Amino acid sequence: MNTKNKTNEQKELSFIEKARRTQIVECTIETISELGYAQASLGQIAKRANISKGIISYHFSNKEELLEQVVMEYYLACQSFISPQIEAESSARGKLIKYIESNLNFVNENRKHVFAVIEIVSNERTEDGKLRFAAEHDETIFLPIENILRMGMEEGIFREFSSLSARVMALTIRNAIDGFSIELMRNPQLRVKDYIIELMTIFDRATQKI
Amino acid sequence: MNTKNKTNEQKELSFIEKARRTQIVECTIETISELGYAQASLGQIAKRANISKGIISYHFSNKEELLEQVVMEYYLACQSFISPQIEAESSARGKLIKYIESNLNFVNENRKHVFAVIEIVSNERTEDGKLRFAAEHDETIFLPIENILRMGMEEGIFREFSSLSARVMALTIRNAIDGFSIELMRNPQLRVKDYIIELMTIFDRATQKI
Amino acid sequence: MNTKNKTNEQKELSFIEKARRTQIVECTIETISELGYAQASLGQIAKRANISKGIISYHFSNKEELLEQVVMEYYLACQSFISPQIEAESSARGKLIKYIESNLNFVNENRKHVFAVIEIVSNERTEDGKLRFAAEHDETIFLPIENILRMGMEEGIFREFSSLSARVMALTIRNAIDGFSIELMRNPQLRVKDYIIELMTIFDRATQKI
Amino acid sequence: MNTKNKTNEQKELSFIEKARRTQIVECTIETISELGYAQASLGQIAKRANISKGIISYHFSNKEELLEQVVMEYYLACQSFISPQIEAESSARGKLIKYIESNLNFVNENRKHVFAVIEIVSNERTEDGKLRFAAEHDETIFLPIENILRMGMEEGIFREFSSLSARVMALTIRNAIDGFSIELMRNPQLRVKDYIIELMTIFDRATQKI
DNA sequence: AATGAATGAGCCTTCATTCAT
DNA sequence: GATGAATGAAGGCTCATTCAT
Repeated sequence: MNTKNKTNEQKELSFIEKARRTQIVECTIETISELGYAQASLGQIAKRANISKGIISYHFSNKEELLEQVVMEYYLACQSFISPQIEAESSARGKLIKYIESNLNFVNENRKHVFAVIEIVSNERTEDGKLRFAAEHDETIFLPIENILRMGMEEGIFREFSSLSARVMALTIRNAIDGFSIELMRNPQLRVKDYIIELMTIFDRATQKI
Repeated sequence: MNTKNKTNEQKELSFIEKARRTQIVECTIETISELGYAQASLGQIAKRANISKGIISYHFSNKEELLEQVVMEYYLACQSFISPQIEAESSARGKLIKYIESNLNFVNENRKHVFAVIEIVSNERTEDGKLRFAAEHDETIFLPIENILRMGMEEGIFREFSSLSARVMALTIRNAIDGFSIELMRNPQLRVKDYIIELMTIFDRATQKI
Repeated sequence: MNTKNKTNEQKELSFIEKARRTQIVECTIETISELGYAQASLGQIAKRANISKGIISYHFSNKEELLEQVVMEYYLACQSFISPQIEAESSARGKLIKYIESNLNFVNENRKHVFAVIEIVSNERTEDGKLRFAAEHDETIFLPIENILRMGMEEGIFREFSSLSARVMALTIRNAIDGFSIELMRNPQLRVKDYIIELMTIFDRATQKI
Repeated sequence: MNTKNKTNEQKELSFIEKARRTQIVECTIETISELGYAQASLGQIAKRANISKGIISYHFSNKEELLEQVVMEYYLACQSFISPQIEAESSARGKLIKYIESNLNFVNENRKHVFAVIEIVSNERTEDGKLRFAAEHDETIFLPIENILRMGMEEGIFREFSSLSARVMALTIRNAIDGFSIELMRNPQLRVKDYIIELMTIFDRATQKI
């Protein structure tokens, strides 16, 4: 198949195809979240899906493409979950708190997927040894937070942030969120709600004027 | 050799032995920090050390043991760098700030080693797929921070922390520190000093009463 | 379908069937001549024909059978192109020259097909590793040339040929013709006419008395 | 090992290494000559050598490098066998005859190796689909023959050759030689001596003035 | 008549590990 | 102490073939 030409897929055929791709993507998430990036071979994934190895290659031209799909689906799902909630807030402070809360809620409701994406993003490399997903990360991920910080400064409710300290704050928030995901895998019976409240508190305090 | 039975080794042998192990450990750090956990094969490490692959197996019974050594040396070095600085502080607030500052300074001065340890700790797994170094983490790593928080509460200068929220704070601080290391690898010309000050500020604010 | 039992097929089906087979055979020729024997997978052939892989298996019970078809069609086309021209010549010398000329003209006008056949004949093997088409070669291919040589000897215009030296001459002529095809693929803007004249000259001289 | 730095190999170590490489090269020749290029997988070669597949990769960085070695050794052996014999001849006619004779003798004495090289040269392709060894071929192979033809023209004993007809003659001679190799594989009990004499006769006649 | 989906074997390669020297 | 040689398993991928629809 090698779904390179994704335009104009027929409905019925596309259905089975889509179902398989979905299944494979889900098993990939399952496998990575359970065994980690390094152990998640196509063989392992196929075994978990009860299909032959070859069929994965049939639906995805590459292991690379498969992992990319896992990451992309995460981005889309995450954004469509989070964006409306942030936009619904009018104040910068509200937006920041909501950013943290909605992200953590998303993580909580998509534990395995988020964890798998972290594994992929921090391990998958190009042929020349560089992290494949590192580049896109920076601006896509940090800018939204920095924008909120800037907005809060203009509103006069956040303390002063230089461009560096805004970046540090953005990084620290992201690290807290990703770290939550990792902790959640290690310790699934975590009291999520309280955890979320605590993180909201931390960063609310960290950004307030005086 | 298989350095499991380390008792009663002759002095001379021990010296060469030590030198080799040190060399191998250093090249492992170099390799992992440059290529990442997954690409750091014994072959790559040996090539970097200009030695044969076999010699690594001679000095370390396992790849596992080698990586363990990398992690252990980090813990020892880190603790002996940090502990005195914290103990020199008398107040909880001073200790917390110093904890962050000294950790970040250690990271800055041992970038590759710290990064390699993060790679190892977050990737190395046992045969059954569980993270090998996850277990030790908890008490060794988080307790010191939690102790400082408790102390600050008793002093009446930190806000109230439940045992959960202390753990969340400890986690968030560790995530910030480890995240600093990762950012430092991605972006080596980072303005370290300002970054450190900013992180100190964040967590100082996050812990203050009111 | 499995066109092993070709007897008593309905007319209409046979028509579509024929068209498909022709199309597939042509795309096979195209593919092999462009990518070579080893790279000419059914997938590649199907892609070039804009059909599914399965349909090839539907019309040909085997890849083997498909390649056989390519070879067979070549033999038929070649013979029906060449035979009349040779038979039109009365003298042995005329026949020999015509054999070479008409063969080379056929090659020139059917470059890809001839090249594909050479690729197949020299690569396609049975399970036990023997060249599949080697056997048929001998008598079908060499005999006609040897017959002309014998005729020329009887006429007294060719030099003496033992049965071995007739075979060598036949082989050499075939090698020259097949080599022409290969050269033509490597170097499509070859000055064909002059090349043909030159080869005719070579073998005319090589067979003359004194 | 990956023998990229072939300079300054120690004697003793180099010995085993050399022996293995030689053994592997020989088994490769054996395998290709018996099963053909397409069937000659590393697995087949290893089986024939009674060694593990991995060891071939240990001594050769690539299958590509292994095949290149087979080809290179042929070129060196062939040239050192043939060149002196041709240089020993003073006349162009003598050189041409000797060229053919010595080449055929070399083929006869190195049947499998020569056949394997033909298989490799006509099948091994680069990633972009072009024959890997085609380029070097032309000038390295044809020029020597063309030089002899030119020399014979200047001596006044060969007939006139345009640059095209010289190339055609060179091609035809090479095709005759390579074809001899193929015929020899198909038919090992060929009467070699007579075959050689016959080919010498053919091309002697084909080049003579009138 | 045709298709896409699926399989299973085989391919080249990498790797941790073992071992004789 | 150290090395190069060797193994065997596993990895990602390709392919001819089969089959339900």
